[in-house]
Amino acid sequence: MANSASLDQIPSVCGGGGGGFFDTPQGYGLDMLTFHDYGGASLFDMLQQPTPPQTLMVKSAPPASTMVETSEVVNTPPTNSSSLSSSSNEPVNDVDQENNTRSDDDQEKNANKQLKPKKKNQKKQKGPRFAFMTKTEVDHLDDGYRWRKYGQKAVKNSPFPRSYYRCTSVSCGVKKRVERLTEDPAVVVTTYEGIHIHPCPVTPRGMLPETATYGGLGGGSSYVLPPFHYQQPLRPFFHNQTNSLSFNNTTTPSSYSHYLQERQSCPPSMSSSLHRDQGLLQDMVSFQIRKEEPKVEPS
DNA sequence: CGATTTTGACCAGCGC
DNA sequence: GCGCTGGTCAAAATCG
Repeated sequence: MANSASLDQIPSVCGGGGGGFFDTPQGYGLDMLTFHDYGGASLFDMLQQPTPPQTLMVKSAPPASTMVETSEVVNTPPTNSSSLSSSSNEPVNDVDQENNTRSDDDQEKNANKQLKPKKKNQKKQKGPRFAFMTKTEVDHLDDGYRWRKYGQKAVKNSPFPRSYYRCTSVSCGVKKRVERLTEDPAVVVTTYEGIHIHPCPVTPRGMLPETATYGGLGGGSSYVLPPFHYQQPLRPFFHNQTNSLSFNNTTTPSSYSHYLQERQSCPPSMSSSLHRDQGLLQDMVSFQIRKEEPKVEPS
């Protein structure tokens, strides 16, 4: 964890983030990606900041392979419940499936240690993915959970390696990937995959239990901070490539609308960060410009 | 000494 | 079928 950012290590506040639906730079099919200027707030803070009501979207065509993976995940009809205890909740099922495959795999490993058995269906059972783009010097952002790095891989067309982390909590199969943009090394893309099924062990603000109410940015009202907002199941959301930037409310996933509604009911102190988010559209545009660039040349 | 990171190897999926 | 690539494993190294 030598390269992890805690709140205290972050320079002064200079912005929040914008919300939108994207594919990640490498083109994973994502449920949602938001961009944040990691100027002063911890990732923990950013997770609480309201996303602008106007959903900023960059239309693009994700690669087929990742589209398939994500589609398989989200094809499960989203339920109206965001409860983690719901047996019909797709993310929970997904986590359970992953855990089951993991236990089975562990047994196999004990039996044939030399064969290094792999999870055959693993790629088809990924949880909802949720990515943050953050401008930060550090690679591994402190989000309140404890992560264990289990791999690092050089990715094609990028000079920066991609790091793989797994939640250290037993039975929690949440993973995250961290990589830097080739075009803007200051931008780190953190992709979360799966749902935490346990309370947040710590918060950057100082060991608050995750279920406790948490004073927002203004310190006024408080509200319960969910482990991650992406606990709300997100519907698939794909577009043809038009290289255009557009506002679109009509195609906002219903669950995401609900998410926005909840956000809009945040205390007034949150409104300021909402404006801050909108003020960061320039950053979003730069990302869009990047998306307009022709897809990476074959190497 | 336990937890975490590093890193090379292995495996699966996909395109050609 | 083969090669490329992404994702994961696991032993060794490192850290606190």
